[in-house]
Parts: sequence; C-alpha cells; structure tokens
Amino acid sequence: MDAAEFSDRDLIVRRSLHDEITSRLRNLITDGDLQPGEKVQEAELCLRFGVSRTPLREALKALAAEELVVLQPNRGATVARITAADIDELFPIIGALEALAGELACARIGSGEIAALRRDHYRMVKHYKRGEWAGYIKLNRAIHDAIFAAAGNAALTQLYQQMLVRTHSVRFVAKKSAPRWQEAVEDHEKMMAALEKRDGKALAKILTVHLQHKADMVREAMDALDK
Amino acid sequence: MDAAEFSDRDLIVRRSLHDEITSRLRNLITDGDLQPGEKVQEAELCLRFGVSRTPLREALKALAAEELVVLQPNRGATVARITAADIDELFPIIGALEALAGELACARIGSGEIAALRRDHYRMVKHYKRGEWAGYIKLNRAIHDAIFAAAGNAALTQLYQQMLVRTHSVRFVAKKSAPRWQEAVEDHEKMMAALEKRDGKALAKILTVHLQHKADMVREAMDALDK
DNA sequence: TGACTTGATTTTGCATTCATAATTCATAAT
DNA sequence: ATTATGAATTATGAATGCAAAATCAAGTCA
Repeated sequence: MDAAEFSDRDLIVRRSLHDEITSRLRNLITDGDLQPGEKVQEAELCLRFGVSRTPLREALKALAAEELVVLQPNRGATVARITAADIDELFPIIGALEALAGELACARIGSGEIAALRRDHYRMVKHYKRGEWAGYIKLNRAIHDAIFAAAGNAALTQLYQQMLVRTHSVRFVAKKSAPRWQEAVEDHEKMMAALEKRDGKALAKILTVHLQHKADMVREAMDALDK
Repeated sequence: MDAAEFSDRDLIVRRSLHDEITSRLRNLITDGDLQPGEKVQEAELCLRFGVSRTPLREALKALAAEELVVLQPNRGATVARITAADIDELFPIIGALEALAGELACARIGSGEIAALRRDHYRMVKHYKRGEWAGYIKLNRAIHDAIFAAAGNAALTQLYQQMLVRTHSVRFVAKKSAPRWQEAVEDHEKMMAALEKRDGKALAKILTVHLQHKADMVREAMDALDK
C-alpha cells in the first residue's frame, strides 16, 4: 500500500515545527517586520511563536543556508543586509535565470497562456498610465511568475524565488522614478512582442537587459538614500 | 580595536559545531560515503562525530535547504536522489550560470590568466589523449573553476558550486564514452578560442551547448544503468 | 572626563531529557 | 502460507538544562 495511489486531497499534510517557523521567519523578513541588519532575538520569537528555542534555531540554520540571515558564532543571528556589491552580483544572476526562463517559456508556452499574459500586460500598462504603483507591481510580478511557470522548470523557479527573496529589501526601494518606470514598461512591451513571436533568443536578451535596468534603478535609489 | 585590522592568519577561526558538521556531512555525501536514497542515521553519525543530536540535526536542516538531503516528517533524513527529471531541470540552469560566468570572465580576465588557462587546457588534452580520466576530470574542473574565479562574482560561484554538489552523484557516472569525451574536448577547444578572443557572447553560447552535451552524456549513462 | 577593570546579567551553543510517532517483531486469524 | 493485529523497540521532534561566551553596568583609576 502506498499513499501515492490516492489523490492529493486525501493526504494529511504534516509539517514539522522548524519548517513552519522557517516560513514564518522568512515572511517576517520579506514583510519588513525584521529589518536588514536587525538582530534576531531568539527568546522574543520563541515567545511570539510559542515554541522552544530548538526548532527556532533549526529554522535559523535553514535561513542562513538561503543567506537570508547571517549567523555569527556566539553572537546569534542577524537579518542579512544587501550591499551595493550584492546588487552587482545578484542582479546579473537573476537576469540569467530570467533569460533561461524566457527561452524555455517560448518553447513550451501555449497560445492561451500568451493571451492571458497579454491581458495582464495591458492591465499592467493601465496601472502605469494611472500612476498606480501598487497595482503595477502586482501585475509585473504576476507576469514574471507566469513566464517561469510556462518554462516548466521547478528548480529554476525555486532558485528564482530564492533570489527574489534575497533581494527583497532593495527591489522596491526604487519607487517609480519616472524615466526608469517608463523604461521598464517599454521592456515589458518588447517582452510581450518576443513572446508572441515565440522568439526565445530575443526574449532572453530583453530579459537580461531588463534586469540590468532594474539593477541600475536599484543602484540609483540606493545612492539617493545614502545622501 | 577591530579584528579586521589584522591579517587573516592571525584570526582564530571559530566555527560552531553545526557548521563543521554541515561541511563534513556534505563531504560524506559528495564522496559517496552516504549514497543517494540512503537514510541518514542520526545516532550513528552522532557517535561518529562525537556530538549530540542537536548540532547534527541543525546541519541536516541546512543541507535540506541546499536540497542535498530530504527531510520526511517523523521519518528523518535521507540523501537526496537525482532523477532524470532533475537532470533536465538542473543542467540548463548550470548552463546558464556557466554562460554568465563566461561572459563576465571575458570582460575581466587578464592575459596572464588566459595563458594559465591555456596551459591547463593543453595538459587536460594530454590526459585525454592518454585516456587518463582522473587527471582529465581534475583539470576540467580546474578550468571551469578558473572561469568562475575570473568572472569575479562570488555569489555566482557559490550558486554554481551548490548546483555541482547537488548533481555530484550523476556528473561522473558518465565515464568516458569515447564520442562524448571527444565532444567535450572539442567544446573546450572552442571555449579557449573564444576566451582568447575575449568574445563573451561566443563563450557563453559554447558553455550553454557544452552543458547540454554534458546533460546528454549523463542521460545516456543513466539509461545504460537502468537496463 | 574618559578609558580600563571587574562582576552581574543575558545570550548562545550544545547536551540531555521526554513525549510521541514510526518501525519491528511476535502472535493470531483467515 | 499469508495477512492482519498489537506489544516492544527504536527513532524522531521538541523542550529543558547547563556551561561558556558575550554584553552590560558600575566602579576604579589615570
């Protein structure tokens, strides 16, 4: 007898504490409840989650492996900071992952999915024209996610998500600088065109450049904040 | 006073147990002492390392985050298996990372480094011609590592290493099938040529194809083993 | 005033303990 | 003979305990 025989909805999903805590902590970090550089207070979080230190510390080890927190021997954990140097290193990697996703997507995506993406794209552009940043961001994210979904490579998607989480703190510090925002929308217009032609090479190229633009945007925003 | 003032060799490297155990376990896995699919016996390893279960379990959580082991709730940890589907997902990713590394390397590498690589390349070819697999593999690895080093992107290198570790079990099941081996050497010859011309685009392309070839090789070897 | 001790307090790392879930093994039933 | 049942054993998950390290706070002295 094997559980695999039965449909998914019959299986009772069991999650160990450390796994649950890992997710929650990750969310606290991405939501900004725990700020970069901030010390992770074990005792406080144990109280908050109502668990002992053991599973919490296990979760911290897992998050350290994701480089979301840094562990200092005998000094506990702090939320990882993203430096300008990190931007220079991580965004090209994200660009390469997106380029690969775009190329795979072009080879596998169905016309229905393309149509759905085109609709999302139009809606996103509408938000842009109205200056609605939040709505724009949401659809932007959905479009990138859809490309990865269409690529049909789970490991790639996971790696991408991991990189996004790692760079979460800087991805949206760069609030709508008008020319940069326009540039991004133009990139997306080109992306859609390449996708509709199923031109993987072209889409890959555009995504690489798109991510370079994003990195430039973030760098500008960081420079502005430093002053 | 700040430790950073002093040279590295003065600093006493302190490593927490879980960190040390993580490395050791990783080595046990990559060295094949722990086989894919094998159950990770906590008690046995605790005895072996002379530590309690706490740091060992912390290490397992970290390795699970790297996807080197899989944790099953209430059933402990097993060494991750690599399936054919994983090959299809992971090798394109590795290819994309290598392509990026190659492109960055072309932009930054010095002529001295290129010359050193050319020497390694010749030595590698010599091993190939003599049918010396072990020596060939060693230099092959050194060359790829040197390209990543020249790329000057620590995060990229780390991600690459992580993917290599994840795929360790299949990377060299594919022992020297003559035509595949020749193909690999030819790829390397082209890589060197592109590198010497500092043609990043070309090198990226060659590396992508090179990794496709590697994936093909592994798939063939896996198919052969299944029968 | 300000740098350096010194001792108290807190935090951390790891071992140990304990409850619970999984596995094994012997026994009974078909 | 094979499958099912249940007790015994083992392994796992998480809490607790304890020693060592780090941090903090006065107190000392230049």
